[in-house]
Amino acid sequence: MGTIDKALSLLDFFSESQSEIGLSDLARMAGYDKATVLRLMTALADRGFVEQNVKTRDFRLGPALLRLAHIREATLPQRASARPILERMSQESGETVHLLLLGRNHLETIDFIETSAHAMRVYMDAGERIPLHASASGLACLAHMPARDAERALSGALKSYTDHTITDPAEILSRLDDIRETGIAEIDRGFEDDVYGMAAPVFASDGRVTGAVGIATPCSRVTAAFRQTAHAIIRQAANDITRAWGGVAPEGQVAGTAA
Amino acid sequence: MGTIDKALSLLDFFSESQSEIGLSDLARMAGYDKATVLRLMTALADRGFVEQNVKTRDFRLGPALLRLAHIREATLPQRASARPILERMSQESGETVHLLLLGRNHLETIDFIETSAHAMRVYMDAGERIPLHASASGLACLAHMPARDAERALSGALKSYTDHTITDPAEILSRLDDIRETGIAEIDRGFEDDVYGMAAPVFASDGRVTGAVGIATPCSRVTAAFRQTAHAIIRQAANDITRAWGGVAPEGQVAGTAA
DNA sequence: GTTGTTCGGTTTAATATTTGAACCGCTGGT
DNA sequence: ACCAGCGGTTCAAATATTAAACCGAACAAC
Repeated sequence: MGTIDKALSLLDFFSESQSEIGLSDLARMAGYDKATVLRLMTALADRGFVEQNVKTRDFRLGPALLRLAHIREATLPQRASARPILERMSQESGETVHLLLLGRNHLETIDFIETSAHAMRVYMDAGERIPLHASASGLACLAHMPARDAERALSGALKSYTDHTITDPAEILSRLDDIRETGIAEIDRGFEDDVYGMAAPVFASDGRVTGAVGIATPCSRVTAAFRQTAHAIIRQAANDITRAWGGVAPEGQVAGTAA
Repeated sequence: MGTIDKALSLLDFFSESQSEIGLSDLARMAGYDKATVLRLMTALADRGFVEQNVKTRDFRLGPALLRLAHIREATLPQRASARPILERMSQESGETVHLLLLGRNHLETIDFIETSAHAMRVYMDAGERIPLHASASGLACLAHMPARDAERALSGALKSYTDHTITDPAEILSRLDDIRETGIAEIDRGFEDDVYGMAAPVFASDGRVTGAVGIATPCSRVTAAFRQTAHAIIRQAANDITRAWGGVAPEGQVAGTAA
């Protein structure tokens, strides 16, 4: 594993629930020697990617991330342009909604809105990169990427997050046809217990899948009627976000027409 | 120069005016071999820090930055809590206002508001890290950090950005007493031609300077009356932001009392 | 007050990673 | 048709990184 990969992997340990981490803790979490972690974090700090609390010596994410994220959003306002659509989804569905972008082999949550309609709700912690095989958004992306890319993404050991996570590539691949046809991916407790996920793909201007938008709800609130309503909301949002981003759904695969 | 530093330095070439950069261009800009740059960018892409346009093969900043910036802001909402204060500054001053955080030896712009009162205005491109010696915000920080830290920050060759950039450390250090006394740093064309900058420091909870807030205006609009008005606006804003962030100005150094 | 544990941080011989010149096929401009 | 420059690959040589052992400090338990 390269040095850059090691260093950047350290940033993934930070989350909303764990915003400050000490040297020894981080070394344990990462599985590297303290000396190694200190050198990697010092390099990140020199460039503003992390900063160190002067008093407690704990590390936290740094201001360079704000600056670069600002540049990214200023030049490609995906989050801003999708936000009204997420707000509409949130109001219409009454559940937590989220928007993710597709990375090399994972998804990055770039925005989400927690429902305010229920006290018991699905909370998104953006700290984790989302796996493709264990999330509705991931399956939505797998279903609409070239078959070879999907197979490659499912090679290697797939992590089990709950007792319900499907980790057999053949089983996952067999579900992708149905997802393509309906335009909606659904996962029951694949990534987190008691959470039911539904998502649809968002496409780029060249017709490739670039992300997904979805709804996450406690299993107890999932009824047939709710699923039907949610499908329509998600499809509409996916189409609207694709259009807002200047994207185009690939031919023969317009999300939602099979409904 | 370490590998991590090399890789992260590549991200600094991206700006709002240059959001997509090809491999050869980036290699020239960075002064590294193309093979080196490709390897570094591939490592960054694998972690979502950059992504590569499928068609043009150009690189741009990636979604991981959005995710991590979101975590940072969710756990330490500096940008969000300062935004109303910046909006007030913008309205009261009629000029471009900006907010920066102090890194190891530079400043990161985390928010700014361009004036809408004038067609001819100072535009901030957040792409660059701001030097301490050549900016009003930088001088404001230098003036309020421990003297030893300031001297260390001014060691080494200081870059000249315009014909007016002061690069003699002794001259810069001699101006810091006055800045401490008035609470306001001012620079005339130190970083960019025709731009006059004024700024005041923002403090953290331990009394250390953590950033700065300022106004940037075309030199042609700088009058004695405007400067006086601007000083009051900046002082108020610096105090308000310090308070909003749970900070406290150090004893004997409350920004603005000397006015 | 004493003892033990764990913290952040340093050192450096051993080990691993990175580098970049030369090369390739492709593309666009002339 | 030709040429320049693109993105990308290769691998011997060069450079950087690693982590075990160690340190002083701080805190908790007794």
